[in-house]
Amino acid sequence: MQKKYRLKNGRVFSYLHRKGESNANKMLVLVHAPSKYPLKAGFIVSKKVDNRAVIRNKVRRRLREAFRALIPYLKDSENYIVIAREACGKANFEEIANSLLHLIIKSNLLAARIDDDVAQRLKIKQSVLDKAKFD
RNA sequence: CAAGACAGCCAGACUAUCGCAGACCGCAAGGUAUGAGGAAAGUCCGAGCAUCACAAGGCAGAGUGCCGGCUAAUUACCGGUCAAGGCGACUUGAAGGAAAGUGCAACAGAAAUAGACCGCCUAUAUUUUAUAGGUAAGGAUGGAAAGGCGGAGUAAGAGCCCACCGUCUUUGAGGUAACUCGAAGAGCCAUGUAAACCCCAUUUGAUGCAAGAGAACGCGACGCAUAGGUAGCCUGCCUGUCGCAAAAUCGCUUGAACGCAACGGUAACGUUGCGUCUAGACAGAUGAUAGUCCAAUACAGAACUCGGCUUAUAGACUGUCUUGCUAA
RNA sequence: GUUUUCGUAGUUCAAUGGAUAGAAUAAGCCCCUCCUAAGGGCUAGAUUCGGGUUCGACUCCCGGCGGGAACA
Repeated sequence: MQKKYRLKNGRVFSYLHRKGESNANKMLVLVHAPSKYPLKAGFIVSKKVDNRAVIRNKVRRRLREAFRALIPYLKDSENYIVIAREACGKANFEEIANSLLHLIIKSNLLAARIDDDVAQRLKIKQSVLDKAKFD
C-alpha cells in the first residue's frame, strides 16, 4: 500500500474515533468518516489480538494487503480505520479478506462493481458479492 | 546392543505474478541490486557514545572477593587449583578473614563454649544404699559433645606419654601462581555461622539516544539568592530560572564490523593477508497467490551500537568419551 | 523504549532464620429454630517456580515466571 493512502496523523485518528460511523463483525471493526484528506486508511492491531509481535505483524500485513486490492473500488472521499479483533489471530488471509469486504458492503462504501480477477485473487465468496448494492 | 556424559552445527530452498522500505541511476516513465534473529526477547552484567564543570577532595552507600590468562571492558569468557556430588565419562561452587570485636545457635540433652545425668574408680558409714572426691574410655540428645584410631599407662581414667593420620609453626623441592609433595619441631589451647553485623583488600559520580546537538522560535510567571545547575551529605565550582503549546533536521549506521585463509596459543583470543558493504523506519518496511523439491518447520520480528549471561525452541545431523552386557 | 516495586488459604491481611505457617471472611457438615437470618461447634484449604547458603529458609542470595506503578 502506497504511502499516500496511509493515515498517519494522530489527530485524524482521534477525530475518526469520535465522529466516525462504525460497523463490526466477528473479526473486524471498520470506522469511517469524511475529512479534509482524500482516501486514507489506518490499521490497529492491539495486544489483545496476540501478545506476540510476530502474529500482530502478520495480521496487520494481511489487512493491508486485502485493503490495497480494494482501494480502486472504494469511495475516495472517506477516511478509514480497520481494527482487528481477537479472532484475527487465528484467521487466514481468505477469512480476513472476506470479512473486510463484508463490512465495506455493510457500510455501503463500494463505489464500483468488483472485477472478477480481483475477486478470484482475494478468494471472495459469491454470497458476499451478491449483497453489494449501488446508489 | 543398551544406558549415559560433553562439544559442535543447521534453523527450509527455488521459480512466476502482484505489492512495500530506504539507497543508487534517470528530465520523466521507470529500472537495478539489497532488506530481521540465534536468540532480534529478558534488561541480568560490561563498554562505546552523549549531557551534567575539564566531575575535583572527603564521608556515606553499593558491587566484587582461590590463581593465572584473555579483552575496549567485566565477578559473569578461557585454562588451572581446591572442595562437594557421581561406579565413571563428567558436573557444580559469591571459594579472603571466626586467633579484632558484637550478635545468633530453636527443640532435644546433665551440659552448647562450657559440662558429672547414667556409668566407672577410691574413701567413709553401711543391709539395701547414702555422702564426699576422682574420671570425659562407654551410654543417651543433637547438625555440632571438646582432635581420630591403636598401644602404653592407671585405683578408674585422661595427648599424661608413644606410633600413624589430622592441625599449627619453621623449612626443602616443584610450579608464574593458587597449590602440591616431603622434612623437623610444637601443641592438641581456642564449635559453627561473615549469601548475620563486621574487618581487610579492591572497584565505584549521576543519568540515559524519549541521551543530546545546531538552526529557527510563540505565550506566560518570577527577579539576584533562604534559588537553581539530574550525586544522599559536606567542601569546591558554575549560572538568570521555571511552566505551557507545536513541528522538522542531525544523532542513525564503516563498525572493538563480517567472511575466508595462514600463523601463534591447551583454550578464551591474538597477528597478518585477501575480499565484502550487508535493514535504518518514525502509524513504523518481508506480505498475498500458484507451483516444485522435502521427513518437516519450532521458538519467534531490528528501533543508538557492540561483548557476554539467562530464558524459549520443532525436526534432525556430526564428533569425542564413559559404564554395562555379548562376541572375537 | 527506560526506571521501579510486589507475589502467603477462594478473598483481604499477619508471621524476629527455629509453630503443625495464624486471623477475618467465604466454602462444607452438625447444633439451635416451625422455617430463614443471627449465634454456637467441627472440617478442609496457602508460602509464584527452580537452584544455592545454613543444622534448619515464607524470611538470606542468584536466576526464571507473572502482575502492578512511574517517565514519555
